[in-house]
Amino acid sequence: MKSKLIEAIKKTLEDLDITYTNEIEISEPKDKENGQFSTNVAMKLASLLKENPLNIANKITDNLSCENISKIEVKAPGFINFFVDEDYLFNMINEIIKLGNDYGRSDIGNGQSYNIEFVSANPTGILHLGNARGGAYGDSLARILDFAGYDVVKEYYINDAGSQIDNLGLSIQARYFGLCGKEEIMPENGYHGPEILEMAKEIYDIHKEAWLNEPLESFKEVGVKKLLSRIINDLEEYGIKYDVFTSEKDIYQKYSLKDIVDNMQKNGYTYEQDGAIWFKSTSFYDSKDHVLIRNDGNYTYLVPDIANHINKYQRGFTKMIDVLGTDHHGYVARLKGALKANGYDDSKLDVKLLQLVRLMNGEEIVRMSKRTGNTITLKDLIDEVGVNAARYFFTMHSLDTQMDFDMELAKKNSSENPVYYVSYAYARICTILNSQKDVKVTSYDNIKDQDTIDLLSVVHKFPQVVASAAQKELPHLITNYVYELANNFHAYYSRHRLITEDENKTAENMNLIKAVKITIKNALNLIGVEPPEKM
RNA sequence: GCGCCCAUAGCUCAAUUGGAUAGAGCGUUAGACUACGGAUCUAAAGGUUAGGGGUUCGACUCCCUUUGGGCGCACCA
Repeated sequence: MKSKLIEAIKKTLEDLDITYTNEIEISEPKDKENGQFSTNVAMKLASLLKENPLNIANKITDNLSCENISKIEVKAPGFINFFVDEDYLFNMINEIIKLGNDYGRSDIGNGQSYNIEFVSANPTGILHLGNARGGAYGDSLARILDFAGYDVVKEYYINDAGSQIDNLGLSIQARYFGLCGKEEIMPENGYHGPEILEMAKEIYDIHKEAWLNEPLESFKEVGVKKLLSRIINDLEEYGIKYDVFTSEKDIYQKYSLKDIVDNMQKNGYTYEQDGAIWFKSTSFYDSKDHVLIRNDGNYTYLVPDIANHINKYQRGFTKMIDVLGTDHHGYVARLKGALKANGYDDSKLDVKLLQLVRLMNGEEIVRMSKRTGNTITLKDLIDEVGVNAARYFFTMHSLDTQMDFDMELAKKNSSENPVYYVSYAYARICTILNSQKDVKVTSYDNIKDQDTIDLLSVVHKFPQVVASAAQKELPHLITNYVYELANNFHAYYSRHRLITEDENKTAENMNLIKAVKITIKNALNLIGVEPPEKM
């Protein structure tokens, strides 16, 4: 619908000999008084043509025609508003029922491909609330992009090498020594979470004291393997499945990290100082240079991650997204600069920074630290509030709000949580539909009133909402939308009796709410929420 | 000290390449069921968009500045 409008406007502008090179914007007015679609093109043209926007709008409108639009209106200061034809709206009902799970799907992606790397938590602990937020964002975005016709690869980068993993191994080993009655020497930056002790116990149960002389490598291996499988399990329970897992350890084997550093050197972006090789990242966006190869000969985290990203470039994605916590924002300039230094177009990589989640218990701020093991994990969250509420809640807000997650409130499972409001609408529809026979309807003459048109307008804009959520990379637009739809349905329900004496009218109503049901379900699916048929 | 991010109703948040009267929920107040699920609905009150300046047809949105918060500033990842 939207693209047809744009085509029609373009054609009209051509007919009028008006050149307008910018993209024509079609928006959906907040106020239904202003129609279902609107464009500001006349106002944009006003400054170019030095003419009154209202005159331009009128000129365009007089020459504009578009199918399935019943009324085109010009409103001050120069908006052109479009009202969708009623018959078209009612015909949508059958169309939506026919499409079912595919209603809202589009091909605006047009072959473009996305790589989305998200969560990517180190296997040194269990997923926490920040990961829960990043996970909800990344996965929902992937679902939305896929629905909008993009090719999407969901990727997890496993940091299974480096000194943090050494710390992990040492921490488990220390706990194990403790269990054997030996002295327990925790490394300075050791991990103190309960899962570390659990793993040490498992090792002790199997091997007893036989691992006292076991090399550190074995402890590392057990730790990474166990924690990674826990992470993957938790994510699956949370509704997230990855397409690709990339291991840092593998990268060390598969790629020549030396070649990367050499290449950067060749391009003039490195220097040696204090026995280390430095990256001149200040040549790009950074305020400080960074070490690539330490004076002990080991690579820093950055180098294998450059390889990781170069690999993505070579796989040919149109766009790459990394979802990181805001505490890593200092890293962005370094990574982007390094990619540029290797000759890659860093604008293809977009790093989404999510503001950290502040955990509240009522009025009280709960301090968390992975190191001391004082955390609320993703698993805890799922167990307490359920996957639906957790995912809905995180996807409600845009990434750049420093959101509070109030555990006390989340535990309430009350109507204060909007996911119940939406679920209730869905369950209500299911119950009503189950009580009635399935009847095919070809015309909707008995329910053609303004209320129904308003409800249908909301249903009708779903594909537009998906498209705009995809293009803007903003999953919360879907969440806001599904709430609006549920709200419209509840209001409609309270004003209209759906099961009536009149069989035809009842059948029409049933098809109407079936379309609403499909829309709610498809929308919720995009954010990983499965609405219940009964509550 | 330097850098990035944030500040919208009492509270939690929308408003996203600058658009129409800044919107929802919770809370507060007043109402609505002998019928399909009241986990609902209908209203009301609640705002100098942190303060100040600027840019223009138009600013919550962009620029400058002040204040207040968060996070970074490792040869950790």
